[in-house]
Amino acid sequence: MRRLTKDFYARDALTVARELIGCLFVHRTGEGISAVRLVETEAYRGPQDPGSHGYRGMTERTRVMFGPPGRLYVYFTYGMHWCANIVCGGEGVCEAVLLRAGEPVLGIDGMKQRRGCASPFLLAAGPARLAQAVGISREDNGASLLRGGSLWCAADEVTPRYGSGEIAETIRVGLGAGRGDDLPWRFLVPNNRHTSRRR
DNA sequence: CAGAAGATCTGC
DNA sequence: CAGATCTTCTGC
Repeated sequence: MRRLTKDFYARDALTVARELIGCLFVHRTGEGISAVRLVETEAYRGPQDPGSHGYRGMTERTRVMFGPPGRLYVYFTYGMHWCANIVCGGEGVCEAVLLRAGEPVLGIDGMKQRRGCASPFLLAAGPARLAQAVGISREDNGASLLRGGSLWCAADEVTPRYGSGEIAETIRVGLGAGRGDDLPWRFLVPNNRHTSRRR
């Protein structure tokens, strides 16, 4: 298992979002290690993206997204949910990848506990579910995914099986009209049961 | 300073 | 399908 480095994240969010599919997202806490295999991501691209929180420039909330790549941008929404993004691009560039869904791999008992839910297909199928499953919230905003931290992404021998030209690209979820809702910046593993918005 | 919308999820 | 629930931003 190979921890992804700063060079990986220091590219545009579209590339990173695509290449994160099949990678592991890992969080080590006092309770143990939790990990999901990412099966769905979305790219958000700052000033060129009306759907991005950073579209109108830096604010207190979006400060982390304008900083160096390889950090976590965590935001709160709908009065009760936390969602996790990975900051991409160069320093000063507002780009990020929203972690939308994953397949539980490690620490599944802890995920069930945190989520208050038993079905493996509802543990991390959605950005707020994923964040809750791996124990991400306010205090993780700005945390580094780079060497030494307790939070990271990794590639392993299984990762390539999720990519290799079979990744689907669709429009993003949950954006209002005119807010970049027509851009194909969502990446997912087709027919994977752990993605969000299945039907 | 007030109002509205929000990168969502759950239960009815 | 509507309610939960509160932060952030915008406009007045």
